[in-house]
Amino acid sequence: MPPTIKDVAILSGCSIKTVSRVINHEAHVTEETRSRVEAAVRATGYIPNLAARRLVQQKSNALCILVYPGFSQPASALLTRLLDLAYEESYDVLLQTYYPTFPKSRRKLVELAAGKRFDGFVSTPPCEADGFVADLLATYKVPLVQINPLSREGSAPYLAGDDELGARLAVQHLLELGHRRIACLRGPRNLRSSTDRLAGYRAALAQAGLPVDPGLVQDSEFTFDGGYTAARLLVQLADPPTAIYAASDEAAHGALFAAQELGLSVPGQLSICGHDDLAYSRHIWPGLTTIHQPAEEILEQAVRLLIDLLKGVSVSRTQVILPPYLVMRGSTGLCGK
Amino acid sequence: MPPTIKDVAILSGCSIKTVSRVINHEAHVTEETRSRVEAAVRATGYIPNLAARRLVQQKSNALCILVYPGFSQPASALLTRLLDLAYEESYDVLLQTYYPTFPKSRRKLVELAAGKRFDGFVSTPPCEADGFVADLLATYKVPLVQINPLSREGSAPYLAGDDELGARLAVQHLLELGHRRIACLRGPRNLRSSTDRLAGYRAALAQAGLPVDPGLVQDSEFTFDGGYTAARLLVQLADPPTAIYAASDEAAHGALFAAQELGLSVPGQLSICGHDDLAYSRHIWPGLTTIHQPAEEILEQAVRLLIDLLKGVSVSRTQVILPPYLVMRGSTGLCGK
DNA sequence: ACATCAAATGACAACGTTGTCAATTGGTAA
DNA sequence: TTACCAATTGACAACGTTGTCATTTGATGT
Repeated sequence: MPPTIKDVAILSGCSIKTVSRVINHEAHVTEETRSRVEAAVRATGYIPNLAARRLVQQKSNALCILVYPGFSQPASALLTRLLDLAYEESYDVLLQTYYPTFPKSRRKLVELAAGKRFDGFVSTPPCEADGFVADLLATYKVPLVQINPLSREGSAPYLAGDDELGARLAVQHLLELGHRRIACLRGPRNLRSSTDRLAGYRAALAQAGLPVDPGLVQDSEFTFDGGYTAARLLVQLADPPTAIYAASDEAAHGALFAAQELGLSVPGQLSICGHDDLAYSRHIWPGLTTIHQPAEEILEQAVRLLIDLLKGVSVSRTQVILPPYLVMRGSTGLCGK
Repeated sequence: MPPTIKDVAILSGCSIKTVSRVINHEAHVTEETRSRVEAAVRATGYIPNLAARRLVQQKSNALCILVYPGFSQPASALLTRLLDLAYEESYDVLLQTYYPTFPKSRRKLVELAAGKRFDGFVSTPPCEADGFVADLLATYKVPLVQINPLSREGSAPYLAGDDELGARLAVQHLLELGHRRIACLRGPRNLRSSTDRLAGYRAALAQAGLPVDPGLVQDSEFTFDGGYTAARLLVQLADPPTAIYAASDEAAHGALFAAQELGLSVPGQLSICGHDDLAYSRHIWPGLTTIHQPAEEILEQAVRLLIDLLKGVSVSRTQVILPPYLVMRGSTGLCGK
């Protein structure tokens, strides 16, 4: 049996309440008592029981992160950073899968919330906090910070990248290299980031006085296979594009694979620019030119914001949009034609 | 205030103990009482408080996963699967960073164990359960299942891939393609999987009656940069290898990048074979021939094993080694010379 | 009608902590 | 010396649940 606060109290010759005060660094304890208790804590090897503490305090010192079945590799890489931040602030991290259409999954989430199992909540893409989750958190008064939320309506705190600006930077880069026929691999129509990026593509062309050729805008998923399929269609057009802006790095990788498979030299015959700057985009050949989303910074600020909210610190801004920037690598070059 | 078991008891007109029995599906409750209680549960929207339950039961229904600072992208991809499995069995997953040399980090772990915050433990690479952790878990009688542990001594349960066999398959494949000068990018010397893979490389050569040229065995980390640097050295030798077996996919990616940067055609002038079969190894061009480690199967069996141990189910085998297999893609081909 | 027994139910303690508030202590000012 | 006050300390309840054990209930056998 592990030692309890009572054992420490007996050994140090004072009440359990005094021991509690020492442990929690409260005031009103003489230096002499404090050191006696601390000695007893060391002697017994006492560690507070978190379940008991949680029961009486009605909070858990844990953050919950929603994870969808389609939890992507890029998103999971962010976890490391998030864990470190939570660790620094002494919060635990509870990872929870969520299947929106599955009653058992919803019930589980309700159980966790009702059981005060976490006291802060982060949703990361593609793990959107839907209406059900938002309501649940509101009911139990659990603060929520969203990362790249689908909707920016309302006053819910969020952090996001500037998708429209990022796309504009990408297309401007291609324009500066002399490209005029620039295709776009757009993402799913129901994603906000996807439509914003498409808007940026259009804005950059408009700014350069170029029309948008609908035949050069291809629907595709934010996946390798989506980019692969769409790129094969594009390069086999009668008047193919000389450059492709893919609205996600994963799709860009697919496009790059397709081009190489067909024997097209990149960037000699076709330039490809992505968006996201995944960790391994610099590892493929030729290195992928892309738009760096400040993912780590977003995440860091998100966790800090959440913790401030939990601590009741007043925060000036709860809705933050961070700027992306262009990373030039080998996959884009001067227009050959 | 959320409803408690007491509210349900009052509404249903019976004692809290009877409500408890209904909730936990215990025997000794008449059908009539049961349905009356269930109605009251629905009416109040009652959800058991997990902290209270945990306090009295002295267990948490959570699994803890150790995460090192160097938590790699490949490892994090496994999390999805692990979460799903835990979810199916109604276990929570607690992610915990661990900095072995950092006293605060150790203390935190002790706190979690002492606070009964988890009742099962999984270590995944590169998150080795070191002596400190193993002792801690033994003290608190928390079952531990290791994945690809550094040491296979003792009776601690583990699941692992057969590294030596995998490396042999890779090198045999290269031999069959006619290669005779086959280099090896070995991994860190302190990793078991690394030395096992080197042994497999040697065994395959020996079996073919070929000597091991020490100049062709390069030290490198299990990283992109490690593979990149080592490969550049190898191809600039007076008598360069015609094929490279990299003991990790990440290193293989680095080697592939180096080759393409130097204008060597792969597999025309140089064949490259990796080991691990990371998710994106099929996304780089040309697709990376590699050894598939049955990572998902290992993880699945590991979690099942742990849950069986927790439930007290008797398990036949607690130390399992699963076989890898070769995946042929575009990065290996017939020897040109 | 009575004794016996199993099933159903409930009263109460326990889990380990913190919050509330009263009691004690020691020192200072009148 | 006395009164007062602040600092220190501790007794006890509370958090919401489950385990233990005694009690009640109802049926069965004599």
